[in-house]
Amino acid sequence: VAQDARQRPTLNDVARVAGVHAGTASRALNGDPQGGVNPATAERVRAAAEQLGYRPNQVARGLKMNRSFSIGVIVPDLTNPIIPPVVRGIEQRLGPAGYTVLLGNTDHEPEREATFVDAMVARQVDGLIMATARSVDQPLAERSALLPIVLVNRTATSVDLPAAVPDNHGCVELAVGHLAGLGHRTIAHAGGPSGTSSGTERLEAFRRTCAARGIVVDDALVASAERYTIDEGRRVGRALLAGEAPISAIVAANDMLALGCIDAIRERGLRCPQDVSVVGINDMPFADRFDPPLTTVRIPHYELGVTAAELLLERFAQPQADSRLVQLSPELVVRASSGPAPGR
Amino acid sequence: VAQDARQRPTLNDVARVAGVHAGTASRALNGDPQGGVNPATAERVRAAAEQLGYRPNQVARGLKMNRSFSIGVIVPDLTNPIIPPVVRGIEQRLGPAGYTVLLGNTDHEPEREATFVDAMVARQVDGLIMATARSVDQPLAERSALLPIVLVNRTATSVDLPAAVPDNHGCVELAVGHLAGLGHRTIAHAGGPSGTSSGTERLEAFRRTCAARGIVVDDALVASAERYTIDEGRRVGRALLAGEAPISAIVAANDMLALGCIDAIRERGLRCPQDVSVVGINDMPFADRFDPPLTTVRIPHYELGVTAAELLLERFAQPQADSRLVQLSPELVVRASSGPAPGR
DNA sequence: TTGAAAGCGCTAACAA
DNA sequence: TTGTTAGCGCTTTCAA
Repeated sequence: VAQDARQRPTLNDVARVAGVHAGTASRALNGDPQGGVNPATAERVRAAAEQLGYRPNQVARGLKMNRSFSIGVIVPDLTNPIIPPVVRGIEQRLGPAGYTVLLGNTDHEPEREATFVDAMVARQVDGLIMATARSVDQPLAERSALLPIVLVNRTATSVDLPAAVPDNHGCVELAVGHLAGLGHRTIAHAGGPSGTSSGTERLEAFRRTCAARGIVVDDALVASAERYTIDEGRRVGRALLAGEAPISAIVAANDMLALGCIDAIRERGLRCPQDVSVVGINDMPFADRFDPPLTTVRIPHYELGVTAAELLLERFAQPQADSRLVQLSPELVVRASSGPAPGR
Repeated sequence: VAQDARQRPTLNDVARVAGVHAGTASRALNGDPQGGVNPATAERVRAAAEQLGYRPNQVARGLKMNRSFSIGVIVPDLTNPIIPPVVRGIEQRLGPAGYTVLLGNTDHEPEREATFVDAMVARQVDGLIMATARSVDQPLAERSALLPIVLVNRTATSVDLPAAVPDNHGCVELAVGHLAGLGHRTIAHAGGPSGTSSGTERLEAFRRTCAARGIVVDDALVASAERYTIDEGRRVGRALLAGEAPISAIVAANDMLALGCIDAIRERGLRCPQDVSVVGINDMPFADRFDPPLTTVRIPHYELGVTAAELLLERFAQPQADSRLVQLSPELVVRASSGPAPGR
């Protein structure tokens, strides 16, 4: 693989033009915390740098300082619309702090994930933010010995890492509360993958919340998807609707599953929300333009990203501090996929 | 900013364990093209590397080889749903070739763009793929003197760079052809930003295509948005609908604008598609779930990314070759936002 | 076939 | 205050 050999000015070039030594130039440009640099000299160096269009080689810098000023972000699926806001939040917080973000997309494949982590570690990223955690994630434990890792959106129970996640219990409470307020008494749950913290926590929250409100949840009213896709939502929705007891509402573990449930409802010749209400979780982009506009629980994805970035920065500052778990509050967004229980 | 000081094994460690010199270890691990390495020695080195869990430090490697094995991708807006597929395509093609992608999100701000390019150049990226080109893009010309740059999705006229773009003329032809076939004779165009190649090319294609079919396009039938947003689509849609001549169809320069146009149509108490048909361009994710499901022209975004990556690889191999412009073919996707012209 | 040595561009002691 | 020197981890001549 040949390469353009365009030469960019080095610190040495700057030093030569300014008539000083490279070490001095380095100090002048970086504002050495120790001894000072003669203001006149510093000015001369800055002028030379300016004139040559000097940009420090961060690679060399990183090699020397054992830092790369970049951090890796690993996501399960960039085309999942809730992910970009997270990435943006991370970037927005880390950019001003001097870091560039490297992005890796795993397509949900643990193997690709491993490849990316390797590639990033090889590039000496200063830290990793991962949105791909599985509940039991052994490799994660080993990796966290290699470099600081922060989790976002999901957590892992197998290892204690800082994490920024939604308040899953709060999400479900909001959804169930909304439906209960509308008179629904037979509420089903289209659960998320059992291997994810969101899946298991939301399911557990569903049971607890219903119990607290005196709503019975028998086993036929709960089914879990294997992935957060519309197709899986449709499959789970069909299963729920096929049960003995007629259900009047479904709380889906996320918006994609909710969309699939709506498909399943229509397949049976029922209407949403007149016959069956559906509430999702996420408030994904365009949720307001679907047919029907989706009632859902908004999760602040951008803030999730910002918070994860902050947790990583905290880690850098205090590597030994305890892992913090930050739970962000959700918000109910009522649209048209939910309505009064039939017969009310 | 303190830092964990976890030590990872170096090539020297591997060499020591294998009982050879670092240079030899390097040759063994990389399969030196020149002289060979004793197979037994090579095996010993590989075993040592394996045992220590050695991962080459790409930073040091890059410093020496003057390459970083990473390429930068700069996008205008990650939350625009057509962008992730492009990024994924790039990544999918470049990953196996040994490159990691660094992602930068500019939020459409030229200033942030400049910051990112600087950051990436400083990190010695081997090349840049930019989805942010403006038609007249002076900074781009200067930057392309610094490192190989490939454009994706949009082109710039002010500088001759390899680019992977949709066939904009084909897109419009498909849209207009579809509407003409449905009997529409008064077709308006909700154009894209005049500063983008997609905006100007699609507008020009609209005029040409209509002319070729004997459809008159007076000035009241064309209006341009300033950004590709739903809001701008609504604004432009209102302007179009407020004209003297009643229009029966709108070709929008992209799906977001199409969505805004549909809003504008409804605001006036009209129905889509019964009163006014709308055709978008892109076939963005979830276009099939909008209300009404959107008729649109599909652009292969993933392939756009793959192609851009390939163009960059070509550049690496032959830095002096002429800039290639690759235009990818669109495809009409008929859904429910278009129908027969009223009165037919 | 392997070892020795130089050096990529930078920073950080240490001297002067 | 500035110059000198060493070295981050790696590849790559050049000798042996």
